[in-house]
Amino acid sequence: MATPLPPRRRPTMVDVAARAGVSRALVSLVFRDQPGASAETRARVLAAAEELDYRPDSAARLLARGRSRTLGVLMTVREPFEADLVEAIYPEAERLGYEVLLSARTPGRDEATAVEGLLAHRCEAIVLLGPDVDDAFLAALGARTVAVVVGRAAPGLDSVHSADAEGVRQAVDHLVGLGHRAIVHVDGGTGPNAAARRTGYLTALAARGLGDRARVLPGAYHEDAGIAAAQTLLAGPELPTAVLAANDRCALGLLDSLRRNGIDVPGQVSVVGYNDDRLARLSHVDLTTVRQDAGLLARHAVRAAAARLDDPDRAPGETVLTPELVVRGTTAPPVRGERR
Amino acid sequence: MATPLPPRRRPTMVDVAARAGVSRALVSLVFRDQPGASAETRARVLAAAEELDYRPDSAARLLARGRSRTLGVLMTVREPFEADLVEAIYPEAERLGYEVLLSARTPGRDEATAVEGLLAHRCEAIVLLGPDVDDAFLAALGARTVAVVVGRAAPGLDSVHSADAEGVRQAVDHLVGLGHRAIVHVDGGTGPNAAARRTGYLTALAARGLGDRARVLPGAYHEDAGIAAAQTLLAGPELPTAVLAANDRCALGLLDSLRRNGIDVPGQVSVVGYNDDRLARLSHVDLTTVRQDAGLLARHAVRAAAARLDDPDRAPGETVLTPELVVRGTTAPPVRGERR
DNA sequence: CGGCGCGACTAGAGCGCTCTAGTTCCACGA
DNA sequence: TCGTGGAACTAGAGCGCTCTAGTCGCGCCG
Repeated sequence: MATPLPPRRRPTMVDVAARAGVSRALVSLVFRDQPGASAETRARVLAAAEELDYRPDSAARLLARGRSRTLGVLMTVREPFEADLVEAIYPEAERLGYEVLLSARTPGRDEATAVEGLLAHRCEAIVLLGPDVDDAFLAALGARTVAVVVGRAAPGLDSVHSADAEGVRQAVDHLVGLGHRAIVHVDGGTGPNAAARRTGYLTALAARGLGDRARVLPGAYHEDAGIAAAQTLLAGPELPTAVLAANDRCALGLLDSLRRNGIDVPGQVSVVGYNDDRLARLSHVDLTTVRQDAGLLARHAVRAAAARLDDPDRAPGETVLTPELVVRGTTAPPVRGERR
Repeated sequence: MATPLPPRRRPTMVDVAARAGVSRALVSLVFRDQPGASAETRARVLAAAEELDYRPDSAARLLARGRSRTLGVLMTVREPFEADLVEAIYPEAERLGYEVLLSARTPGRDEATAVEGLLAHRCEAIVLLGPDVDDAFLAALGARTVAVVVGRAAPGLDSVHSADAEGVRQAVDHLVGLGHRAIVHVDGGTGPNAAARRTGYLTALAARGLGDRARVLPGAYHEDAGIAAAQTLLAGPELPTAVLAANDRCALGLLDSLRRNGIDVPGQVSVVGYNDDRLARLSHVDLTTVRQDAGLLARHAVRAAAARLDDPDRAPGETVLTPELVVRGTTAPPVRGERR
């Protein structure tokens, strides 16, 4: 139907070889930066390639060498924290000599489809961002290829995530230190890590002798959950003086909803998020939050994948990074000595 | 160094063929859904493939057939509007029988690098999202491959974008219709389309006899520009009653900054964005904005790429879609008959 | 009963690379 | 004078597919 090849054929190694007056193999050497070509030949080959606007075809290259040296990254397009991760994956992958292929999970395209696409392109390992994938799927994937999960624990696979309970503890300690006693947690519902954060919250409160003041509001990892939680709080008899949200997006919804209803943050209510994504850092948001260092997570993930690829027998490991509270503008001491 | 092949070799067509007791070619037929295999053979092949967990290697496939049927998409990871576009590109590409490869431009990875990656993977066409690419680059790219630009005009290339002047006109008309006279425009600076929107604003005001009331504040396509603009306005002698922001992100910064300073939106100041990205639609933002239909833009872009690929001699075309004002909660009539 | 067309299937030549195993050529030392 | 070793380069066999040009058998027609 259509012309099988574009009018001006893409140049190949043969063309370059012919133009430079050498063999195909030599061109290959030059392009792989291997020893075995004299400086002037090398220059001649490069010049010829330049003139022809030649660039190696990675499909062929991939086919010919055993390894593709390609990492597949499964992501969503909406999550700011994942964007931070992606940005950090590229340089680390490059450093280790890997290419990166991105595949997005969208409402109409599930993780299985996205992963098939990556695997068909011979990705040697898959890095799964954002923990919204189910366990069975992960297990199956892990059996088929090298997979690294970022953002949550994944039994049997390599995973890189941060210590949620510790992060939450820091947040709680910060709030308690400021004088807060009525600290509500809007949780992540059934979302991944939500249980860990919830438990962390309860434990931290108990440790501060505030176990009986614990109050968990059902939530989720997105803005709407924050909004809903704000409605619940506003409808209640008395506002807490501080709220610990499931993540930054949830905190954002909460923040906006509170302010819209005339509540001063942090004057009347302090708000703490979780993740420290780009949005939280924006000057107009200026959210106090628990930082999960995206760069560090990404680097560890890429390294885990590479290490696993170099040594397939390596036992899968869980890397747990310590999160760190970042105090910004949404937390302050409570208004005044609260009643009771 | 490392084992060149993973312990359990990935199965190939030969394995499937052997197991099904047919030739390699027949397996190929079956997997390409071509006629020439009987129903039972087809079933047998599929069963064998299933048992072996075989899946075709797209590198080899790509190499063997002339065309890769792959579309490369150049994106950023941060722009919500681009996320909307990506989500819409997948289904349309699939419908037309194309695979999609994503490549991100990040602070540390310029568009040239991102595009090289895509091209090396034999993408037949590149769809460039977000117009943040320079003209010279586009021209060079257009000469090398099929390229479609989404979001702005690109002389000499296929492009799909919306009529900015028209969108701005609708916004202005809406505001004027509500009774606003003091309408400020925070522009997109030197950003793409900024000039068109600026001119559209001036023209629309003039058409309403408000030419002398025009006021353009220098801005950009991100939140910080909105914040800065808010500061400028707040520092001024009198607030305008309405602000037309360069895009939604800018509007968001503006919105937040105004509200933080105790300004009621839309009570005291109305705010209008541009794009209607996912963020604008969030219930806590509820921004009146000019919708660029991401789905439509994406579909047109993919179709343009496909059409171009089917007929390389097709002249590059500019598709201009009509944007549409979406009235939400950030616009209202001005407080009261303003002075003068 | 020979030929023909057709459905089912196969052989084998690429696609553009990589990589192993050479081959050439040229010092250089004994 | 003849190895000998190393640098520079080449031949050719794949990698896992696709696709063209078959072959084979079978029912059917004249």
